[in-house]
Amino acid sequence: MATRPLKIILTEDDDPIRERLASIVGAWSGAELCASCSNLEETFAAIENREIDLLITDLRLPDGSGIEAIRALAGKHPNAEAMVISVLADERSVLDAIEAGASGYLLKDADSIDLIDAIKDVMAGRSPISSRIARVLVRRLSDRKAESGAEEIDRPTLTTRETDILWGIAKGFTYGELADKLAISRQTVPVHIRNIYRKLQASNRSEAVFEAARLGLIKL
Amino acid sequence: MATRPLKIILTEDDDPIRERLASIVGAWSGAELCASCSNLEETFAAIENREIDLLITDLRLPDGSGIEAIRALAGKHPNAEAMVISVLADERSVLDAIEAGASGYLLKDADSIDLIDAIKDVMAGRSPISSRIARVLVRRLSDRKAESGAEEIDRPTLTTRETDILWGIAKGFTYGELADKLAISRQTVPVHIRNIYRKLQASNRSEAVFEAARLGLIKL
DNA sequence: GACCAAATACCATGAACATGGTATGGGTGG
DNA sequence: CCACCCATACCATGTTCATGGTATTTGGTC
Repeated sequence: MATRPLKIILTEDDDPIRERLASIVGAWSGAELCASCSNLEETFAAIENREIDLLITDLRLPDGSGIEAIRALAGKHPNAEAMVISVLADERSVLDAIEAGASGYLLKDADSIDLIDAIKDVMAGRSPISSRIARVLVRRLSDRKAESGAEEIDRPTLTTRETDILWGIAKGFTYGELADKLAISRQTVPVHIRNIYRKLQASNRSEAVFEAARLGLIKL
Repeated sequence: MATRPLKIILTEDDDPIRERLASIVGAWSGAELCASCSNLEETFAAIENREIDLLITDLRLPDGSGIEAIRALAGKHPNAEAMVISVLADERSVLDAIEAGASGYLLKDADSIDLIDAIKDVMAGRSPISSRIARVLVRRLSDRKAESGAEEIDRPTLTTRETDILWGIAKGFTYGELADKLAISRQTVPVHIRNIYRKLQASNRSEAVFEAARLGLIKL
């Protein structure tokens, strides 16, 4: 990291704030401010033209969202990092920014942002995130787990043979083909299938496949 | 929050560290240190007996994981908060802690943890999280989005009638039942089914259901 | 602990019967 | 032209019933 200055793009539509951030970055010897943009258009141009290590961007811009800038950056410079500095703290903005590829997210109201520390963090593979923003991520992840854990469906247990057969009928094999593949008699196949029906409370092949898919017994 | 002191449980097996943290909390007028525990057993007892606002816990304890303490807290005091202070930064530990209900997660190696700030943060509904830990959450969320957005499959178009029929065979209806439900002739049903087979490149009911489920044409 | 019988679960088979799949026709309306 | 509808008929396939073999587990006795 200390080998060469970090090439940084800064995007922020509010002039005083942008100049303040720019002066902080400019005063640091570890960084080189490639572009200081006040809207999306300038940012796109900066992304197209230069080698970039880091994009620091606001979200609400006069001609669109900073998230689009992050997406453009990810497309053009996959190894570059992106960090958001915004007043927005709603779930939609935060999650969309993360999805687009942002690794850091600082709230503007944070008292005296330590920008250089944040830049060092994000370039070292960490994620500087304001505690209010982090709560959005935490809630999202704990909710996810909660809901996926809430589906307490007691799925019936199928024997290995039954699983083989089930996979076969999902693939559309006939009794004969199935018997061939499993090296058993053509007459044995239906017996397993019958047991499958009982366990899945189905009464024919298609219903069994449907239930199996619903219960996650076969991978689609 | 300023009305009454926060009732806090502190769990940390390393004596010097625990005493240092305890002294920090003790020196703050806004908190009351209800219990200072060095293992899981003591923590469980403290959770059972008292009113609690916040649990601050290490993860690696001599008799188990602090995550179990968090789960116990969530069961007994649903409105209480939990915060982790640990050296562990692996994905498993972090996500399990979040899932269990932790709202904050500080790395022990953080230079001079500002514990009081972190406590204020977590009790104000924010999530104080070290940047290295935050990266785990960010990666998790962006990966999720990436994989769910990657499914770009061009699924065939079914007519309304065909969709009806498809749903019917997934439910295991026979030709006759299907004809009855849709008020059409029993002989017409196979025609639609045949068209479905063509579009889905299937050759029988079960394979059609399987393909339809895989393509997301029927909701499980 | 060693032994054996009963119970259980899984796998297998053949024959009789019901259903599904396919190939023919053709007809209506947008 | 396409989506939808109806009809007849043949044959392959799926479904059910009745039955037996094998391995593992259970529980009791010596």
